[in-house]
Amino acid sequence: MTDQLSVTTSAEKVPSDVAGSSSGRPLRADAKRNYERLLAAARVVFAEHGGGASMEAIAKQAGVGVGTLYRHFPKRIDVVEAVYHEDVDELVAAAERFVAELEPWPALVAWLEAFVRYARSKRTFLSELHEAFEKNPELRITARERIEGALSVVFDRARAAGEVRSDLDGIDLMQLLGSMCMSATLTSEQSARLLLVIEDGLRPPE
Amino acid sequence: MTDQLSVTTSAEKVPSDVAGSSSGRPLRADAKRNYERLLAAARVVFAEHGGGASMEAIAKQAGVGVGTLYRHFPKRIDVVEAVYHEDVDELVAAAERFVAELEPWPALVAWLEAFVRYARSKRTFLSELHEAFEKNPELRITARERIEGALSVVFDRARAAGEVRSDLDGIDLMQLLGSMCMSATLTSEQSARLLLVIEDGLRPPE
Amino acid sequence: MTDQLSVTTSAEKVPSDVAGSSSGRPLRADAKRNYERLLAAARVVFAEHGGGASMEAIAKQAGVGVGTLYRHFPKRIDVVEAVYHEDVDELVAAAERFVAELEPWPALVAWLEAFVRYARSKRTFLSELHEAFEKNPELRITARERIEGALSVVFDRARAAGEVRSDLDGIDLMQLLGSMCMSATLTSEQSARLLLVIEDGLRPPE
Amino acid sequence: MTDQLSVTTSAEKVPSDVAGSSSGRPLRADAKRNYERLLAAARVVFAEHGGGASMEAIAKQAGVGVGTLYRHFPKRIDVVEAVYHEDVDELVAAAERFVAELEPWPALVAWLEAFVRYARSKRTFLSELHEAFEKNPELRITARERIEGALSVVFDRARAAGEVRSDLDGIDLMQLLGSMCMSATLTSEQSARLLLVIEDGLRPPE
DNA sequence: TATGAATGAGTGTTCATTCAT
DNA sequence: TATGAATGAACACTCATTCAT
Repeated sequence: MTDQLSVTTSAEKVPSDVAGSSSGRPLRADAKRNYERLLAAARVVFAEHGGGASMEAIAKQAGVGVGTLYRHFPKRIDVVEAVYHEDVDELVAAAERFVAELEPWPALVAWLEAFVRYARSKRTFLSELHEAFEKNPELRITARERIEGALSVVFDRARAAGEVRSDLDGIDLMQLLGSMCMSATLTSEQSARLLLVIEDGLRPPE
Repeated sequence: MTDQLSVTTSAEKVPSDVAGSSSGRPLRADAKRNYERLLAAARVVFAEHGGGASMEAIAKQAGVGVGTLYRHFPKRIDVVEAVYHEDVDELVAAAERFVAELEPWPALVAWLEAFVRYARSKRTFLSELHEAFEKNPELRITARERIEGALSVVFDRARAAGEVRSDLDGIDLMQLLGSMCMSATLTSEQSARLLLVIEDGLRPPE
Repeated sequence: MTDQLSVTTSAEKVPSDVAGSSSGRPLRADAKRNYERLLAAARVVFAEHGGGASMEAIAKQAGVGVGTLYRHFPKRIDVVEAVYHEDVDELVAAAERFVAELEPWPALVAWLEAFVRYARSKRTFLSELHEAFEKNPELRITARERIEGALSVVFDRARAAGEVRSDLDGIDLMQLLGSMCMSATLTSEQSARLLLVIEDGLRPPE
Repeated sequence: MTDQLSVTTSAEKVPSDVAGSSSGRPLRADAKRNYERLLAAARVVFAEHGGGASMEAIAKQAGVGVGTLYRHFPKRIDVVEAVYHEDVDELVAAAERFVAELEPWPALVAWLEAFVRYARSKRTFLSELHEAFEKNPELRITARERIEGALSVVFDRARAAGEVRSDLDGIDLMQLLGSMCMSATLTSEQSARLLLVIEDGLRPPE
């Protein structure tokens, strides 16, 4: 079931040049570093000031000029899209990792926690994401497919191992969790508590 | 059961009878009319252009100058807060109304539908609301209490009448519904369909 | 021939409210003042820094904030268009004035001088005007018609009075003059001198 | 008559043989090729996007990095100046060529056509050229002298051959033509037609 | 030496907020 | 008191120019 994992990490989205070590051009070492630094900065700034944060703020947080930000992300929306894309990547990669390293049930629990983090991050720039989805509807679809793929890996594995009640659909679970996190009134502690409840509810009747 | 309703309508929120010089309150009528017109306009504009809509747009939609808008709402955030407050009012008033006019189960169904409308409206200006909550944490708490109060009226009544399975908590239900509506990917039709499913699920086992 | 003048001054283009003296609203006294001040400022700034001058510079020259500039001219191109429009107005008004006040030949001479001023001003923001023409082709056509109308008034009058050689077309003359002024290498003195030559050439063979 | 040509081609403008270390000039070839490629690119880009085109666009069109562009032209204005200079060169060279290869009248006609091309190109970056003239007034003067030199070669030759009316000054003709092309309202077809008319007008009275 | 990534001042434009009318 | 004109800080985005590689 693990080998079902065809999911890819978005590492390739980064203007690659990954290989270069000794031979030709070490060229874009800093460019790549900046790309990643910018994404991290965007995440920080979005978390702090909401999805409406200014490009200037993101650039400053990354310690670069706006121009650099714009070189990597020609339009504001491209930043949103990239952050979201990376979030999804991380979620997918987490599934791979947990399946490889953990037993079925702990892997599922760990991934659900990762999913809650993802969903809460999404809430931060909900309206911006909305806009991105409108301009690029494929994004929404691809993201959903990838996440559902990741989910099915950890969820089906746990169910096959008899760790999850058999009358439960993974997608429904995710829908529930995801929307739960969207609530504007939900604090971080609350979501942790709710997650525990849900996890309990997943176990098969003894 | 109706008398359990301690909830108040936000009418009092209108800058109340301060000025009234000598006679009755002929000026007051204008002011109140404007206040309501402005809120209605804000609602329309928010729905149309998102929570980031401009004050100018709201004033124009209301058919008044910005100055008038600012007389009633000194800061932009006050508009958001007032719209939200009124949404909550409406939800509370709806509970009163449905309880007075309908049988327990239909009343609950009608109210859940109202709640979905409320939640979907909230999604429109989620980030603005977030800001409002930060500036005025009481708002969040009060709103939650009032809504939970309204819910308990219709929900407990239905449960007492044996129309709802007894192993269900109203708050949980609301949390579920509310967050469901936040989903960035949820269309209006989808939410209607989901609501039907949920309603079915509420019935006590035959 | 004078009564042929159906030409209008663009005064009406200004958000009028001209009449208001005592009765209703003196309201836009300052608004109108600003509109005119802004146009004058734009003319000054364009002359000084070329047609590419910044909106900020224009606003500062007018002694107002950018916002005010944008209230009157929502887009940069609107400034260009308005300046040009006013230039044309002035040219047309000059024709009326000279015909009313001067003898046929002096009127023609005076108008040709005005025309040279107009053409030289046009040179300042040639490419901006190009853009304006592309977005609003009517502008070019209307302007040409109005100018040709003005020309025909002064020119035909002079010709009818026997002050101009009869084998000459007014339009050709204007085309010549106009394009002459476009030359990037033409100084103000040169154009004055050339104008004299041309004026001589206009006289009928003795 | 050809030997009257003291005009020089701007080839010398290329950063001349300074570096040359020991052998011939194999490095030089590259540099010169780049220089010319850049100018050609600038011409293309200016024609396409107007005189305000970006350095980046020019470099890309030339197939080099901006750095290389800046090696040859330290400032943006240097590109404008160089393009203009080369235009003038071409005009001068054309005079030489036509005089060497064609009969007096066809040579004049051919050169006038070249001149119209030159003038129309100039219109593209009029304001940039203005700036260049201000920073380097000599440019304007030199250019005029060189062009007038070229003109006199073809024009005087044609007049001496009795192919052109003797009461006509070459400079005036050029001024007329040149400014004609500046008109913002003049299309390419119009200018071609007008040129034909002018050519007819040049012939001596039969 | 060629490249193109980084820079940051500058541009057009918007909009919450203030204030003269 | 209602109006909407004025304000200016802020924003997204561009581009000439510099500089590390």
